Amino acid sequence: MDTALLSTLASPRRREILRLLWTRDLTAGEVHQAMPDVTFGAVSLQLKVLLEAGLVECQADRQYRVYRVRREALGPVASMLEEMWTDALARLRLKAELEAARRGPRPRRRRSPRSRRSRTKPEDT
Amino acid sequence: MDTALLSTLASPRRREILRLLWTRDLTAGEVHQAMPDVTFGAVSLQLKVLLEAGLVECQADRQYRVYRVRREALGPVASMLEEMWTDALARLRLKAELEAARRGPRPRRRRSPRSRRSRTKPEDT
DNA sequence: CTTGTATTTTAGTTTTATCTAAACTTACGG
DNA sequence: CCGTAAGTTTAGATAAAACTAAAATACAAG
Repeated sequence: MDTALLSTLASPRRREILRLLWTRDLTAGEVHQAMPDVTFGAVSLQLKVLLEAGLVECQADRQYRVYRVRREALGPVASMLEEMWTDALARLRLKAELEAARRGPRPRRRRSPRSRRSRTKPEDT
Repeated sequence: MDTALLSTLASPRRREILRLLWTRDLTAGEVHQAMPDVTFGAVSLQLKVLLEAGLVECQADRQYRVYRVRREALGPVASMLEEMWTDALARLRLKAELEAARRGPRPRRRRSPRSRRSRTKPEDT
């Protein structure tokens, strides 16, 4: 639980990378493909920072390098990040819902009184 | 558990302030007195950042403003900070001990076999 | 050996954070 | 009202971080 942990996690870019690596291991190139707004070089530099902070590890496979999150290095912050991410998702969903409600006020039980619970929305991820 | 939390905690200066406020509430001036290497203005700015991140709160009392840590806003990070601080203290103590041992290799039971435990060091904090 | 793909590294630029000095605000004490 | 003490705010300087473009490295395939 080093003092460098917090400053490493301070960068949104690095958190984005961490989030990408959260569920599956990825090569540097795959990480980059998921963030097209920056250079490959920039991604590589951030991966290096994460590596030096011990938050990820890297294993060479032929010409590729596969990066993996080291959750044990994150300690209590791991669950915090997960919460942050799911909360952000939830907020996005809520916002979209409100938007939709505002655009089209959703015809209320016209047509016919049959079929009560057909109005529940399917959850999108 | 906001997204600004981590970047707010990334600054050593802000962590220093947080540490000062950890055990007792202090006025802005008292915080500043404890860190004479920076301007009062600088301290005030950092207090503002902490305030806006919700990590401290401030209550006006006459011409003073008393700042207080909001631990509940820190979530799991609170204990992490405490660990960081106590660990750092422990490392300091250990280092001082080793230094002392290196400087004076501590005469081994010469003179006379009387009075065994007079060589123990007082712990400094 | 040459070419191509995947990645890192370097040098330089832009962006952001932190700090200082000085101006400003507010409350208290004559 | 004036002076002073506590604090904030602003404008500008300096330092640190992030990014880009280009060069360098590594490895695979022909």
